[in-house]
Amino acid sequence: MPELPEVESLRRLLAASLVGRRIVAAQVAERRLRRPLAENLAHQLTAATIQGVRRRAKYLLLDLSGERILMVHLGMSGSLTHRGHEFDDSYFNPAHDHVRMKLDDGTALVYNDPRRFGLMKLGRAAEIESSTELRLLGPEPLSEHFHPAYLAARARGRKTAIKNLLMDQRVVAGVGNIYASELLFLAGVRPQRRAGRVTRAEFERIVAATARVLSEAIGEGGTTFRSYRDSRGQPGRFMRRLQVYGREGEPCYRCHNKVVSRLVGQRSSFYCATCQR
DNA sequence: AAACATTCCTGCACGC
DNA sequence: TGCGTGCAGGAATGTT
Repeated sequence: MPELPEVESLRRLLAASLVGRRIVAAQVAERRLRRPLAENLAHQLTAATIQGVRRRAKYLLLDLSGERILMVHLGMSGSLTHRGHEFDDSYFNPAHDHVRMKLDDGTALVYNDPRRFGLMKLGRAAEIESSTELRLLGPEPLSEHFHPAYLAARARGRKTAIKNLLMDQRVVAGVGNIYASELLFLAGVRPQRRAGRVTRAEFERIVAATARVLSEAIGEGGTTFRSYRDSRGQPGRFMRRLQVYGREGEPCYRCHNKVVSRLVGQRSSFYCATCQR
């Protein structure tokens, strides 16, 4: 579910509400996530102070006291919620509250993940920073390192579809299925175009469209297509701004022809065959 | 009830 | 042949 804009929106909320808080108790109800949680995770979390909340790609990084980091990935259906007064828990099924951290102000930080495709790992800061999960990631799409010449170089000679390339976290980190469709619509490029055949002018439009879509989505608190909720239990607001994702058969906002849906690399992809070449 | 916002692994094809 | 790389397909799972 969560792509870069959702995780970044979450990061901003959590940074405002968690920094300085101390974890006074932790409980692990279910260890079977994508990989089993460490047996001593609850113990390791207890008494830690949260000193910062950062993001890399779709990973959330909680800086803890003792030069440690709690790395969290939400997979398809995960959420990290800060529950206290004003928290809307109407969406959540407590059966999937896998990790619960009680904080020193009486609130709780809860990891909930129905499908359990997510990841949670605590370690020494240096080890997490150089872990296999983070080490191979490509540049952040909103950084200066993601530019047309870079993308063109990574695409050279590649036969895979441009949409697959953009969703390859080693090429650029944080773009997922929803925003890949959206940015390619803005760039006027069909998702199934072979990456090696995309022109320089198109790479320039793709890079610009990536920054625009992700920035706007962050500004709207991310997209809730199905189940994403932020740390307060609230959905994102970018859904109403989606141009093509989930709009199969509906009119393109630009030319009024029907938006089509095709499988590209096993993932549903939406585009306008008139506006995108 | 088919589809799903993600990642990881396997196996095959290809090229040097 | 042997090895590395690219690519497609599938699996993990619960919900709607």
